[in-house]
Amino acid sequence: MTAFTKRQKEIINIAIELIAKNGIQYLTIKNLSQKIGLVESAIYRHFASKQDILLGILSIFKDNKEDIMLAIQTAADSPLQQLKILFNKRFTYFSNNPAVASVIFSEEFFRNDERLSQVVYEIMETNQKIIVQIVTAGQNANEIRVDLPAKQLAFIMTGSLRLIVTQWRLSEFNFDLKEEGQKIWNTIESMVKNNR
Amino acid sequence: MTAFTKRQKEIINIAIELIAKNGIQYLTIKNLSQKIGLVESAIYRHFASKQDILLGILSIFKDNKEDIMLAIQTAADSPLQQLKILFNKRFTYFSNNPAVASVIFSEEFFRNDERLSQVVYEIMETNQKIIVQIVTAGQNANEIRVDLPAKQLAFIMTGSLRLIVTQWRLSEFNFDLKEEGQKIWNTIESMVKNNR
DNA sequence: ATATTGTGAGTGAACATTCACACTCATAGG
DNA sequence: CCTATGAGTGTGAATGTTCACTCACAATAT
Repeated sequence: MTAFTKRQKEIINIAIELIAKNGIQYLTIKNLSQKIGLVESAIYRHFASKQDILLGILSIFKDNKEDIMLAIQTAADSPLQQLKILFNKRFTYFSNNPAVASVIFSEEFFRNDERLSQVVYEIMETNQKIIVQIVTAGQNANEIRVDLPAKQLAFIMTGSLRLIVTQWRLSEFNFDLKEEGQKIWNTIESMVKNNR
Repeated sequence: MTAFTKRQKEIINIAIELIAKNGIQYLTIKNLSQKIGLVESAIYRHFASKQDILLGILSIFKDNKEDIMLAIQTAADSPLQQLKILFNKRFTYFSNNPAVASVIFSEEFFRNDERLSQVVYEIMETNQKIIVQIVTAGQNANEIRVDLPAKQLAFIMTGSLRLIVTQWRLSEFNFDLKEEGQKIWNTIESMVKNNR
């Protein structure tokens, strides 16, 4: 959406690195400026506030999400295939950008910040809607069990996705997220698949 | 485990209240002492550090968890019944103690605190083990599908539980956790149940 | 009279943010 | 071609706030 200058992108990327390595609490203007090789106040030449930096991180995630959606829609596979791709791409993205996961899942941290928590909430919401939509399509195509509400199936999928990412973060990224995520998806798939 | 004095219990309870109302970031010694009607330094007559207060909250949760486990084992129902009771009791507990959920799910917040994150991790771990155990029993009793690994089924259950609690917290507790949790459980149950 | 609990003032650290000042450069006017 | 202007960017010092925690002293209770 918003166009970022070169420096702004640099700041966002280093912020992402810092969060990935040490958690969101470690993202301070001081640490950020030191890592970039500037003085603290210089950061404010590029962002009005720390909040805006975090919003910048989230906007990058939003862009990626839209890319994923496009990729899925053009790959006109079956709904179950689409979901598989969706989860897969998400895991890949988090693998390459662990900090984004840290930011996305830091709702508690943003609780006192109206703006940030709203954006995070929106991302969660949109995400959920997309999955519900695909699940519903799968039910209509008789590919997914119809005796269970799409909303709840989507919910269970999202919950599992989130938990595996959380555990991966807490383990300091010491297992292959894509691999483990794939396994979880396979299990979910065989639970929701319509056996004729 | 540890025996708390009257005042210590009072402090823990008020800390829980504060967290429930405004999130874990709102738990400061100042807010805590004001709400109790003491002066900040007085808190340190009862706890050596803020960390110890948080550990106190977690220890209370541990006690409750043990109670739940006992209740389940004595209620010698079928594994699926046991899981239903387990989830139900947990939802009830969180409904009555919203702050505990906030603390339990604040892994990111504790990331820079070795001790706290370890305790939270242990709780998560133990929890997972218990569910795996019951699921395995259910598979042995031919009540739960055997074509899916118990570990992953347990994982999906935990993920769903966590997500519903998280959403409930983020919505400022504006839906009935027990009711919605029950629905989720029913969906999970019909997915994992062995149809003959 | 002694241990327990409470008080008030204070300390030092971390933090986001501000501000006056300085440097760099691209470009418009002479 | 030179130079004046001004926008963009960087600097160093400072500000004000919040926070956990300490300590000498006082009240209270057993």
